[in-house]
Amino acid sequence: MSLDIDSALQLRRNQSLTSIIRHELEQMIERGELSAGERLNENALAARLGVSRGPIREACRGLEQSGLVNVVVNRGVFIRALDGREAAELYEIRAALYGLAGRLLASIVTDEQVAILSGYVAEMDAAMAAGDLNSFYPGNLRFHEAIVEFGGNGRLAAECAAIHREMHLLRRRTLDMPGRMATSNDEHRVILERIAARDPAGAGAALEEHVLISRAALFGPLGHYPDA
Amino acid sequence: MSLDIDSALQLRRNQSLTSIIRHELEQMIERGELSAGERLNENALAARLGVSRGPIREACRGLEQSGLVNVVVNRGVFIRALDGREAAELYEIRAALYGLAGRLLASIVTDEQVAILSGYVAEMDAAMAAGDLNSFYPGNLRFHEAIVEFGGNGRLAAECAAIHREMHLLRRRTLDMPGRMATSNDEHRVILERIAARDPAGAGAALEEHVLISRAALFGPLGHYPDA
DNA sequence: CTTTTGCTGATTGTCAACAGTTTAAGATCC
DNA sequence: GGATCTTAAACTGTTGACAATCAGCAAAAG
Repeated sequence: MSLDIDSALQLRRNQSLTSIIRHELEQMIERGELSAGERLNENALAARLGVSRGPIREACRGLEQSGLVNVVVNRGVFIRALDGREAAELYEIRAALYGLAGRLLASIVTDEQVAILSGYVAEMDAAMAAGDLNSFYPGNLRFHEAIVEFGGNGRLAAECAAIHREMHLLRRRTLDMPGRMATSNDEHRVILERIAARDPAGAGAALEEHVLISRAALFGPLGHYPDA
Repeated sequence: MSLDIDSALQLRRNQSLTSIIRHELEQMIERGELSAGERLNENALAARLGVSRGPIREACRGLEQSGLVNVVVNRGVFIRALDGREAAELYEIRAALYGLAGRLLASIVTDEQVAILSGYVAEMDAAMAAGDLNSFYPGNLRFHEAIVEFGGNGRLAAECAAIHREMHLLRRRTLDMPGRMATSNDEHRVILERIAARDPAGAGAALEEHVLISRAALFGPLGHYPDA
């Protein structure tokens, strides 16, 4: 029972109003309740959350630094809008980081971890067979998260998570299009294969390509940037 | 002359006290005036800078998100201390990002850019010949900055700059050891060569290796992490 | 002598109010 | 009718004050 108390205290310890609000805003952005370009009204937010403007402002300065909002002096904070060029740049970086993750993981992966990853792929297969995009997405997410987690570079994992959060700022919300489910999972299978084979270069290349293909799919067959 | 006024207004426009203070603190960390683990006293800082605690706190929340400080509830903000493991992780990420920068640049580099990079290498050669570490360092910095800038991915450049700032949190301050000057510039020459040859894969690999060698040099011949 | 308990000063977390700027509506002029 | 100036409301930037919490020290208990 002391575990509950401990964890509760631990939570209370690291959570000021500022951090709670920042987390809440992050989730609102992730859920799409705050759309790109929208302005945050400090007074309204303060009233709605039952706190004063101080913690709100501090939370916003944190969000600014992590790229989720823009702050314009004397005008307010705006949910950042990712244009095509910025999204393309982000995908490029993401590809490089996933390539690194793949190389790292393939050189230290355990059999248990391979089994877990394999389970995610199976989940996605099932979702695909059922044509259920809503259950495909979380499997996809956990597959990618697990790869960077298992890679052992904690900072890399944090960086990938931050980039993923930032991707939600893209106006075109379909991060993975329905039509790509099948081919995407084929790519997952190749990635898994090469990780299981302890082939760092191969796994890295497969992951890198996987991300770059997503980017191409997002930007359409022509590959040009929208509104850039 | 309107340029002066404009730029002054532009500065005033985008600069609240918060952003000025954040920038000031970043520079203090970079100059080593604030050493790792040290605690920031809000009252003292506010008094010294002639402002109230509000902007100071907002600036610190920004620094927290960019990883330069740790904030502990009810105890204050502490200059973050990078232990060996975290530094190693950061070098790994940095290597991957520079690899990407090299591949990007080699595929789009202009002759003028090659000339500029070549100039930096020459500067470093001169500094090396004079045994002047103090003039080697800025050349080195500009060489690396230029590579990511010329690569055309603005976000990548920002990310590399952020990582570079964060590296200053390492307790062992010699980011590039004197003994490495000669071999380091040899590596620079190889990098430049491959960029000039429009060889993306080669340039990327050379840059990646360059960073990983720096990491190895920092951690000593044994390659183990200090205090990790 | 060691440990615990209860203060005291200092410091952080939060709030409410004031000052300056922006925005937008209304009035005025062409 | 449309454009421009005026003015007031709304909002952000900043400040100072108050409440809550923490570190350190002294006194008391074992």
